[in-house]
Amino acid sequence: MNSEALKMFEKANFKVTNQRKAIADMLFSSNEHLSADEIFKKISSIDPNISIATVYRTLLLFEEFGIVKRLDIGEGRSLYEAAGSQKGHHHHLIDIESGKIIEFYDTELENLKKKIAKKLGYKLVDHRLELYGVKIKV
Amino acid sequence: MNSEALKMFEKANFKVTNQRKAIADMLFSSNEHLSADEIFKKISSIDPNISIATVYRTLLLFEEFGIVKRLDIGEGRSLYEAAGSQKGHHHHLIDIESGKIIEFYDTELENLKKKIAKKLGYKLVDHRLELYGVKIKV
DNA sequence: ATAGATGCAAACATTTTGCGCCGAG
DNA sequence: CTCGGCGCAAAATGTTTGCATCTAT
Repeated sequence: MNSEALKMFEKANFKVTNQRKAIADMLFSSNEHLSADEIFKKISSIDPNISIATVYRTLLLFEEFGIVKRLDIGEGRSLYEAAGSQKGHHHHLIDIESGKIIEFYDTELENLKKKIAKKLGYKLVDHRLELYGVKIKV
Repeated sequence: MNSEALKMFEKANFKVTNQRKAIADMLFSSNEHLSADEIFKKISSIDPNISIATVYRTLLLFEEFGIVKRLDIGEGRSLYEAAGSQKGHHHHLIDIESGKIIEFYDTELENLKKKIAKKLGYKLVDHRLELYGVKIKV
């Protein structure tokens, strides 16, 4: 587990178990968005005794802790990514042909969202935006 | 069932069953976003024999047919709304205190989405946007 | 008459939970 | 030593499907 997350953990009196280490390592060393099941399967090949329940419990804990970010991709499925401080707020563009997820951030979009909410009489608390596209042939 | 949808149906050789009429009526007469289960429960009080399977099959059919629009609200849940021709493309702002869903459309946003996709080398095929907010006190 | 639609129950996929055992602190 | 965390299996949730029967056309 990266030292930053480890420090946070210890400070909050969480036990640093091998399972938690493995899950955190997996997320922090990967640039991909992983499903609970993918994480489970990958860790299983190292530690065949890990349970999918532990993966879910840990991901939930990590999410509440702000260590991990959950991306609800619809149809009841979620992907997870490390929410390292180096990586700020962003959105996802999903390549519907390859399934590849491209991250992006757009200031104009951020401002526009707030503006729209305000116009409707609301203060923006959260939001969800995903674009689905096909690569433009060059 | 409203006559427009009925016409489309007949033209495509779909059987206009009582179940389909009931589901279409429910959606076309409601301004709300309904879940499959809500539709099922409401129709059950009139026709206690309807099956949830029929509701799902019909909603899927209606969706493919463009009669109904599915709103994936995350965590594996979906809501449905009539996609009458009078009601164009729009997004949803969800009031996290009351659960109320406010529909909106914003030209600037539509253009911006396309622009972002293009900048990333993609042609926008679909997208999902939801805002979550709290009412501004007046 | 007949293809397509239905109800039922079982299957699904993903996630959550109850419980007794285990191991990090 | 002592809770908190674990694995396991069962449950929960929302949705889909196989199959025998029924019905709109």
